[in-house]
Amino acid sequence: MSDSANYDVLKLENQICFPLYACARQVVRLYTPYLNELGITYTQYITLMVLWEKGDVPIKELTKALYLDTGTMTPLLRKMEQNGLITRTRSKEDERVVTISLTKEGWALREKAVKIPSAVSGCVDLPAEEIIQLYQTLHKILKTI
Amino acid sequence: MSDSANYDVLKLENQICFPLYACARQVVRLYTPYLNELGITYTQYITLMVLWEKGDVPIKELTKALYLDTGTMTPLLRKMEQNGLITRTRSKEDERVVTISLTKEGWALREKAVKIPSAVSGCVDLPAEEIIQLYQTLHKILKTI
DNA sequence: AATATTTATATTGATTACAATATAATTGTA
DNA sequence: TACAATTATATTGTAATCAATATAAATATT
Repeated sequence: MSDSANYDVLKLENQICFPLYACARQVVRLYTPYLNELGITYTQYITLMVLWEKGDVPIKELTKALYLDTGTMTPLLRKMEQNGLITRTRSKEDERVVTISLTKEGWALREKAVKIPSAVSGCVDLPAEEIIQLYQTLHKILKTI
Repeated sequence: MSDSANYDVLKLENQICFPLYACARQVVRLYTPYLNELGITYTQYITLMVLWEKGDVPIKELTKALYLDTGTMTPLLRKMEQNGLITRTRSKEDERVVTISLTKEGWALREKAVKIPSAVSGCVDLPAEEIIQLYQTLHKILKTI
């Protein structure tokens, strides 16, 4: 085996992490113009998704669902509170817990957001089967990590 | 169709962007302990990959290969220069171009880095076929975006 | 009950990320 | 040659990301 062959594992084209990393950023970027219209960021968008679906949610559950750190979550929620999308309520039963709830404005955004998924999916042109396979593989990885 | 059905497209579990986004972050996080030992970050790591493979590379080519903005690249390269991994040389032929080269320390890191891919891939336990399929799908998306 | 451990959230610090804009050099064109 | 358009890099501003640490409440243990 030649010396250069030893280093092939360090070629960008031989990484699986890199296309994952690059692809994720590029796909998130596709959402930006649509999210700008709603005055929200991508991270706020997925946070809203959890809230739209589940209603009042403790911060802990948000961080778990989104795989985010509290160091990311706290300022994000502060911003969303400032923008009138959510409220924070400290739980009576357990004073450590802070529950996030949607305001009227937060709920109202749902009507506009509902058009986004189809608008964006039009930009990624893949056979349905391949999308499903991708979805399943990614979730498998998320489970094992 | 019920009202709630309308909103199913906004469920986190029905997104393809979300597992992509979450998975990318989690996988990058797997590298952190290994990269910490080398005193580099993930973004520095993939930058080094390009340099290890291609030698002297203009900034423009780096941003293209890594899908990164100059606003990300500039401070990243400044940091790597401070840490003695790279040098910047303004091109004589075209004064706009700055070429990045590895220092001895930058080259030396390659010896240690070569162990990382196998160490990390052990953490993601998927059939080779599925990895290949994932790789191909991600690159397809990157091409079309 | 007193103390230790765990849990939920917040804070700090360093880096990453990108849109928008600026600057300077090169190239194209009238 | 002048001037416009393009190109390569840098800067500014805002937000995201996470590790490490802190704080306070709840739970477990002695």
